[in-house]
Amino acid sequence: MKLNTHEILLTTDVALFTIRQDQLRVLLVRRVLEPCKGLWSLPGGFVQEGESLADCAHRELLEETGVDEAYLEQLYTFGDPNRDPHGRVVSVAYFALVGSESLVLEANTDADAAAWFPVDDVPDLVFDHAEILRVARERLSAKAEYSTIAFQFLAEEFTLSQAQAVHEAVLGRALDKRNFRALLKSRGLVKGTGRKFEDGPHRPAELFRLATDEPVRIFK
Amino acid sequence: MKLNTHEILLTTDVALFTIRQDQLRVLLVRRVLEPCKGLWSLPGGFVQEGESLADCAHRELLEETGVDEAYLEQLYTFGDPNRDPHGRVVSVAYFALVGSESLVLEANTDADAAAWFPVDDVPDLVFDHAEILRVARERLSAKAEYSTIAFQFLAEEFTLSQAQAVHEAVLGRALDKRNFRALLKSRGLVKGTGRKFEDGPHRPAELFRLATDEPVRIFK
DNA sequence: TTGACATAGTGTAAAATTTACACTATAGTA
DNA sequence: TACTATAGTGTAAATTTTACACTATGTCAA
Repeated sequence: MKLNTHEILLTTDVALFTIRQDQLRVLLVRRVLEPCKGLWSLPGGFVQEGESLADCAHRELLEETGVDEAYLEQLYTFGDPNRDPHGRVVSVAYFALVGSESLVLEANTDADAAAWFPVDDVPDLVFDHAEILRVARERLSAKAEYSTIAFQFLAEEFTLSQAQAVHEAVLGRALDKRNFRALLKSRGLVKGTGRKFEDGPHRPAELFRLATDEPVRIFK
Repeated sequence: MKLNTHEILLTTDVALFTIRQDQLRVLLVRRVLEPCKGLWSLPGGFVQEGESLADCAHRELLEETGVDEAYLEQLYTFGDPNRDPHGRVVSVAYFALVGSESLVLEANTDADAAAWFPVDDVPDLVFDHAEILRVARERLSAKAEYSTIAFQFLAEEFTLSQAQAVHEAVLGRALDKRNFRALLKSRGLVKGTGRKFEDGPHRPAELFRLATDEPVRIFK
């Protein structure tokens, strides 16, 4: 943990999102390292020798949150000389998306060491992490308008109502059910499996999956 | 110029674009430093202590090409451990846009040290600079579809035909004159000055300018 | 068994946007 | 004054987007 003031240190920080209770949430961790120990921050850490940036982001996610499989995308690099008052640290920020089912989370971490916060109700964050989170939200909701990125929050098979709920949470606005479905159909984004999803005392919904293998498909 | 293999070095590289002869062109420089000396590359160099990333990109542009005022936007950070065979160098890439009038260029640099290449006809580049250039082109033409970014290639006052030519060069396809103008008008992107631009034996064109001060306005 | 409940699933008309397309206007110059 | 070169202008068709409400099908309880 060298903090030699004569070199530039490189970290990755990750805004990991999920949907819980139809809310877009971000995972925050309490810092265990001394600078600002105990404060909430995005998970992240120093890039190692021989490690790619994405590998680093992935590793930090696994180590700090127990999340292994997640959609990961580079966001922006934050390099203001004063962003970290303890030294010159440049952060390559990523954002990541996981479904609400892959939530081992509490297993790999201390009880109080990590938690999902609704993106609109987040505690004070260290350094410029609030800004990183802001940019990440912006990018995520922008991409949800013209790509299949938000389907990363869903399991491989999902109902159209689940898909709509996820998009509403990401976009922060209600969508019209028929228009939403018409768009998926006209763009050929999903295909029905014959199977049904039964939950509760009502008509079961058909299960769908993405029409292609690409994790994120751009349309429009 | 330390190449200590035990630390990660940070550089910025810049894809600087302009329009010349109705072609989108990128500025390349011959490397003067030893790794790959003499090969063509994007202008760039090491981030200094106390220098922000954008400042570094701007400084490198000025030092290596003489270009002072340019629209500058962060593109992506390239950090593959093997991207530079001489050491661990992470590059925060930027792209930049200048108008064809601000071309002091040859003044500040050696004759043969820098040149504008049509983006479709570029020599072999060092490291992953070809990839950086590819991503930069992609981002630029994507943004030209839904923002006023391409107006950065024009002087403060411009004719609508000039604006159209610049967009055609960036997008790589012909545009319809009436539709192009109707769009500018319906979005309220430009406003006419009363002035005329006379060039050659034909009807003079009215000069326009962007309707707002923001360098790049997102619409759609 | 049947009715109440909860969610799934479906179509159409109006409005807005995008596209395709061709002629007149105005300057310089021979 | 007529030829040339570019500037400038409108409309109809096609497409896309939006707004909107009822029927279908399952569970459960009376």
